[in-house]
Amino acid sequence: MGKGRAPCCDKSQVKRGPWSPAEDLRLITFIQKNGHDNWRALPKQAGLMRCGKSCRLRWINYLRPDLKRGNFTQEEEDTIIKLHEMLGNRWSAIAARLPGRTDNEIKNVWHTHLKKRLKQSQNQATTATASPNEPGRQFMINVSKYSNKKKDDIAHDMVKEQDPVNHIVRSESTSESSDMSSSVTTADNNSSATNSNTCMKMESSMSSDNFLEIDDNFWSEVLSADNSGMVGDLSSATVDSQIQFPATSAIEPVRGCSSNLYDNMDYWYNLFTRSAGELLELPEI
DNA sequence: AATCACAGCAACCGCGCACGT
DNA sequence: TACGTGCGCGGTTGCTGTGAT
Repeated sequence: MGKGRAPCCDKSQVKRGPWSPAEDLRLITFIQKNGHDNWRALPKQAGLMRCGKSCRLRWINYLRPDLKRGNFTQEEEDTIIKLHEMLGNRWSAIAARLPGRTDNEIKNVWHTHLKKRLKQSQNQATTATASPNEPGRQFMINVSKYSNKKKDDIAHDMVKEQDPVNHIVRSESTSESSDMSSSVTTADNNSSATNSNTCMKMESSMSSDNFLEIDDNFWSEVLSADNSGMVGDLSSATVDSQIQFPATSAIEPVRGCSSNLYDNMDYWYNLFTRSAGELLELPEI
């Protein structure tokens, strides 16, 4: 190459900073009509003075109709903490297991709330459980040396095998349209892709007469929307694709392990050796 | 009332990967 | 196989709102 990476766009020609409602509207309308096959070309086609990256980010993190928005529930926060123990800062992998939440959102919540909360609870735990020889406390499976994909596999297997029944990507369409018919897929490390594909399929299958109606009330409705973040036709159009996960109590690989885990140490051992090919640190029982 | 400090969050940046040619 | 291109990811920045002084 030699010339280095070409910039994603001509920065002097693009608008930056916060998005205006008009820009949002333009992006939503364009994507609902045409999908987003090519982010780089999209701004020009949509008549937006933004770079493709910015459009993609805005859509994924804010405008996508299947976003939950609103505060995280206690269960969601617990899930994030547990998945973070397994996956580390792999926000997209964590987000793939939290339907309606984005990696950016999770990352922010982690840095602003959960890290502190975890620190507090860990401090409490260390003062409360002073015995260094307590069985099981040192149990630690180190997956850091595996590739990201492999770590995803491991984490996924941990979830799936604990509750193979619920661990599915389910798309229960409430629409009459056969184009938006349900699909059931076992969730794998592509669950986010599966989910977005489902979403895209819905979008691309929407005929012009079931486009979201955006009128003068739209933005005031958006602003006043409840925690679901969904407004009128928007929710009924695309929100039905969800990933179901087992109770978070089933995912306790490291600290604060559930009795479930230690009761099934052989199970975990087998699972990890099968999933990862090796177990780096044997559980201390 | 004004100022400062901090938290929260949206948006940006640069890198690595996947894929097409 | 090498290279170019686009996308997605994780880290970081900077703006805004809010509480403390």
